[in-house]
Parts: sequence; structure tokens; C-alpha cells
Amino acid sequence: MSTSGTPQFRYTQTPSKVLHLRNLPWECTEEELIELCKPFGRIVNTKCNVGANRNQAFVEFADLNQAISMVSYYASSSEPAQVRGKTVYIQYSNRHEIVNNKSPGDVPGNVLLVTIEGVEAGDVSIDVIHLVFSAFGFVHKIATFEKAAGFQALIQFTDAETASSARNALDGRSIPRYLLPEHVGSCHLRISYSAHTDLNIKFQSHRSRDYTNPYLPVNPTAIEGITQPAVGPDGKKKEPESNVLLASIENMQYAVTVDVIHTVFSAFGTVQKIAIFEKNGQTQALVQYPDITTAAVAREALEGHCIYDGGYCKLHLSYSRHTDLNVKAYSDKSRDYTIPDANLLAVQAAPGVPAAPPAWQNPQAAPLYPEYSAAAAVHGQVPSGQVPSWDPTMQGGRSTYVSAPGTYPGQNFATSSSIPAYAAVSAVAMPAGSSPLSHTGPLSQPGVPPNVRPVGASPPGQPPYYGQ
DNA sequence: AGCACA
Repeated sequence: MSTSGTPQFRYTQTPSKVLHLRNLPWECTEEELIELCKPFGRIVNTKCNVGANRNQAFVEFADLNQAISMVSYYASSSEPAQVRGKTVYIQYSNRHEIVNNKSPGDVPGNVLLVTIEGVEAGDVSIDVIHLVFSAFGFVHKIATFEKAAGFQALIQFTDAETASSARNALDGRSIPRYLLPEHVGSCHLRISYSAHTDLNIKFQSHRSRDYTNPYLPVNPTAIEGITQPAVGPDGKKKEPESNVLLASIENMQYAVTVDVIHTVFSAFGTVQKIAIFEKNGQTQALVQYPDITTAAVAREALEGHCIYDGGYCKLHLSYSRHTDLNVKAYSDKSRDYTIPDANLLAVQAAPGVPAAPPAWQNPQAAPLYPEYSAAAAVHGQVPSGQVPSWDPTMQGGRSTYVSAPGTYPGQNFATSSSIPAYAAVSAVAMPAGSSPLSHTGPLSQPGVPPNVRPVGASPPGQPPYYGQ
């Protein structure tokens, strides 16, 4: 009772993920701190140079047990914890997390996120980046990409020490002029740490390199280097066509899941991969088809249309710079439908066999399909309490399966006869009061009866036909 | 040598 207030210090401290370190050398660096602590676990945050003498610090481990292991180790060790030869005293902090203004990018790791300001992607080659950063140690991998922030590169070093030496030396500096094209004014490097530890490089290309794996295949389309954007008849830049579409979803009042995207875009051909992400607060999706023709048809048909009735989830489509997406095979934000599967390979990956003839070969099916897509997209299992209200067969939250693939207009061009394309539809919240099946929605065509019984719920989290 | 920052 008497000591239950805020004791100056405690003899028995409750363990915490956060450790308090004192008697550190003056202005001990974060790297030294991490060096000392990382044998015991993953460090998620630090705060150093604390106190009037700037000789205290906090270290937060990912897991409580890691902090406990460090405290226990030094409690019974004959060798005290030391930094630069000074004994460091370690105890549990009386707080349970470090709160500071440090962004994740300040937490050291072996991968740097480099933003090259004031340049376009074509101005700085990956070889120049490699040259500049190799000065600090072996560069394992590089991946470059363009983001809103500008041209960026992820650079993977062996360890955080090498990475931080590069960061300390280069952050805010500029790439030497002689390595740059003449027209580039300044190009300052902004360097932070990435949360990545191992980059997943699929190809050697002008965008990415894996210097640890010389046998990695070269991406034939990507290695050609920087293609100048084609110029259309109006003199405006015309984006190069691609088999990958970038869909921006406007007015996204309702959930747009991978399955929704899959259903909508499957209307025009085999969808190979999907990735959904947020950019500048807007939801976007990358949709990969096997070929440009299919993508072009889908783009033409879907541009400006809405997934749901009422102007919800309006699609804007452009061609992506990607040609082959690198996505998790199955997650809530991505899907890779091309992963080896005996059944699927026959349908989707048989060389020379177009998996899906372009929709324009079937003038009737093309307009029909989007309507179905929209309908199917808003159907499916929903969290309990959010049972869609529009489908009488859905009462009680139960759903029905499509009676037969043959009843499905256009199924012949989207799938093999044995695989209903729309079977992938699983979890989507239905906008209340919106009934795509019974309305002429933006994706609907007049005079088309809603003759398709929407697909039933898939097993939780699994489309029925793709296994893992 | 004994608990910070916004």
C-alpha cells in the first residue's frame, strides 16, 4: 500500500518488453544498442541518448520473453553487459512500450529504402545505384520502383551495420554528377530503413537485381531497359499497353475483395494474378491477364463502370508497367491463380492455347458478362449480421450454388467446361438497398434477365477450385 | 547508476 504509488525505483520489477539501460557511453548510438541487445530477440524500437547525460536508453523487444532472456542472462553472467568497454546496467522499464516519434524507417535493418529525389526512373540505372552502394559492402539485391514519393530503390545488405554505414554516409547526399545524365539537376538521396529483411527478386532486369543468384532468369521484356512512352496521334503520351491492368476504385463505399475483382475481370479472360493495395488513400488493384489483347478488351469494357449499382466502386483502368506480378499466392490482398495445379494448368497455362478467347468474339457474351460479374461480385458469404438483403435465396444467411455452369451466359469463354469461373466468389459485403441482379446497373445491359443464380459461399477463405 | 517523448 505505502509503496503502491510511483516509486522512485523498485527492487522487484515487473517484466516488460521494454528494457531500461543506463551507464551507457555518452551518446551511445542506436547501432551499438542493437548490437548489444539483438542476440536476445528482435528489437522493434529503441530510444537512445536519454537523460541529462544522454547515457541512458530504452530498447523494446518484439516479445516479452526476449526481454526476459536478456535480463536473466546478464543477471547471472560473470561478464556484465558492455558497450565500448563500459558496463551497462539493464533492467525492465516501467513502461511497456516505447513511444517516440520515430518512424518505422528509422529502425535499422539490413535493407535500405532509398528515395532518389528529382529524377525519373530512367535517369538512374540500377548499375549506378549498385556502384554507389557497393562502396559500403556487398549489395545482395536491389529492387527499384516508382512511387508517389519518386523513384525508389530497396537495397539489401548483409546486415544492419553495413546498411547503416551506407545510410549514414549517403543520406542527404547526392549521386555523383558524372554518373548521371546531363539533364538531371540535383538528385538527393533520402535513405531510411525498410522493414524487409530479404527481397524477393524474380528476375534480373532493369528494375531489379539479385547479385547473389547469377542464374536467376533474365526478364526479357524488362531487361530491354527504359522504353519511351509512345506518343498517340493527339501528341499526348500514350501509356504502353500491357497485359496487366491497373484499376483504381473510386467511391469505394463497399468492400472490394480479391474475389470481387477476380469475378469482374474474369469476364474477359483468365485472370492470372491479382494484387490489391492502397495508394494515396485510394484502393487500387493490379490485374494480370495472359496477354495484352485480353487486357485491352477488359479495359475497354470496364473503364468508367461501377462494380456496384449506384455509382459505387467506379473503376478507372490503365495499363500497368508490370508484366508479371509478384504476389502472394493466397492472401486477403492478393491471389496467384497460376500456381501449379494439375487441373488449372491445363486450362490456364497450356502454351499456345489461349485460355480465354477475347470477349469480342462473342458479341452477346461480352455485355452480358459484366452484369453477371457485378451480380456475383456482391454476392457470397458475408460476416454474420451482414447477410445481403437482396437475394431471397439468401435468407438465413444460406447461399446456394449455381445450378449448372451451362446456365451461365458466357461461361464457355471464361473457363473450361469443368470449372465455373465465378466459383471464386466468396466474401463480399453487400451494399444494402443495392440490387445489381434486379436493376440495370452501370455494368448491366438492358433486356438481360438475371438468369444466373449467384454462386454460393466458398469454404471460408478458400475459393473452391484453387487449393492452396 | 535508477525511466523519455509528444
